[in-house]
Amino acid sequence: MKDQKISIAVIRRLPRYYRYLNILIEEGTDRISSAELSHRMNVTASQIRQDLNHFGGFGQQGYGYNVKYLHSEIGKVLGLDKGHSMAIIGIGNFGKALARNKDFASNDFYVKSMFDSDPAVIGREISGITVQDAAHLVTSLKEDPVDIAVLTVPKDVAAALADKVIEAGVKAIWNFAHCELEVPDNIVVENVYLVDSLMRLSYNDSHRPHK
Amino acid sequence: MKDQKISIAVIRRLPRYYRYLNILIEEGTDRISSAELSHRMNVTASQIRQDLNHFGGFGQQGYGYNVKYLHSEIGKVLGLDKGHSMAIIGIGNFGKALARNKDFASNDFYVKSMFDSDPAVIGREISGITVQDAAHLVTSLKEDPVDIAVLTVPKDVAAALADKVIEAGVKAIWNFAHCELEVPDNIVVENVYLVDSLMRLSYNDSHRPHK
DNA sequence: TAGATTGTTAATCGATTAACAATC
DNA sequence: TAGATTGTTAATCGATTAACAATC
Repeated sequence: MKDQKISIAVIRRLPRYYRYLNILIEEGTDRISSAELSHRMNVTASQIRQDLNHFGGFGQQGYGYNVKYLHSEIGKVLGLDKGHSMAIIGIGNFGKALARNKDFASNDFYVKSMFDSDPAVIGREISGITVQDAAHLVTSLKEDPVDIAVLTVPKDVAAALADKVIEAGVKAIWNFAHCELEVPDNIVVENVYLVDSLMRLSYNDSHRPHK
Repeated sequence: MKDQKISIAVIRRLPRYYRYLNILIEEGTDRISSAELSHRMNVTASQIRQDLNHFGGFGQQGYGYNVKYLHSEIGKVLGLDKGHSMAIIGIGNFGKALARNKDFASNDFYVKSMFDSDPAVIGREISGITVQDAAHLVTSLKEDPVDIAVLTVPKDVAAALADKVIEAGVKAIWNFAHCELEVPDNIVVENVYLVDSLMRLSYNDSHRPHK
């Protein structure tokens, strides 16, 4: 696929549009103007039209946007029109929670395999999937590849495991370890830094108005 | 506390500075210049100096920054110099994972109470804390207040529970439900939308260079 | 003191908003 | 057709970067 140069700010807003359009579908709304949507989402109508036009003219003058069509088009832009298989690396509290989560499946992200290095965990079955020995990570992922590796491991082993999944051919990493991974150009990483999130909450809490 | 008008972009970068300074402390580095740090963090030295000067002159001309001092000052800015008590609302997979997580405690965020509405869960003990009946949420939190309410509940009940914790006097909400909460001006909310994160990963994966 | 590096002002760049012509 | 609303260009605003005087 081509056209890079779309700013990160635009991309960050896409899932939010997608979410609001989903709500509109559930409400049974067929069409919406950028003005109405902007009112609902608390952004400017200009921003909505600018954002959407990075990806194509999804609206119609005098009419607005067809909700279902726009939802589906944004879904395609986000790559949600095809399923994504995931391997969870590290079956601790978070790994388990992600494995059991139902929200991801509804967007066609499904867990295909799970790995851990703890003998007490290897062989256990979670959500119908048997946890494999992380020692066989590379060979196993080469045999049975996944789209996404989910790293839910302590930060001191995250870099080494990232290298291994890349060796096995994984191109996308969802990193929950509290460290930054160095990866080749053609590998994408999305970090979930919960501690950072908590710190922002702490900041906003201590700088809350009239405190 | 005063001085608002500090941009959200700056605040988002603070935890990252904090993290890097922590690494430098572990490495035993005493001082660092904005140029060195910028090189390490892959940002401009200008940005670092601008960001830090929003909060005070933490450096010294000709010398740079004292790593420990800067770390501690950013900690204060983030409000990490005081402990934060948390109540976890919703003891599902995620609630449990957060309750058992050790990373938060190391930054002085500790779980004080837990609530659920499922009779099978109420009364159970997790990490030494007994899960209380969510029916008593408001009275219990009024008696034994917390700084932060962690919402790990399905999205259809999140809004109602947010109202309840606000009624009980909670001022800060860490929201894991996949919906946007409407709260009064003086309440702060930090959202963790894992599905959005996964969608960004999906976007970047499908628009990966030379795919 | 001379050298280094900050704090801060000025210049640039990019993102957001406003305006309006195109068009359904 | 007339009215509405988009797609898109132009104007504004804010954030990032560069430059440099202040100073340790």
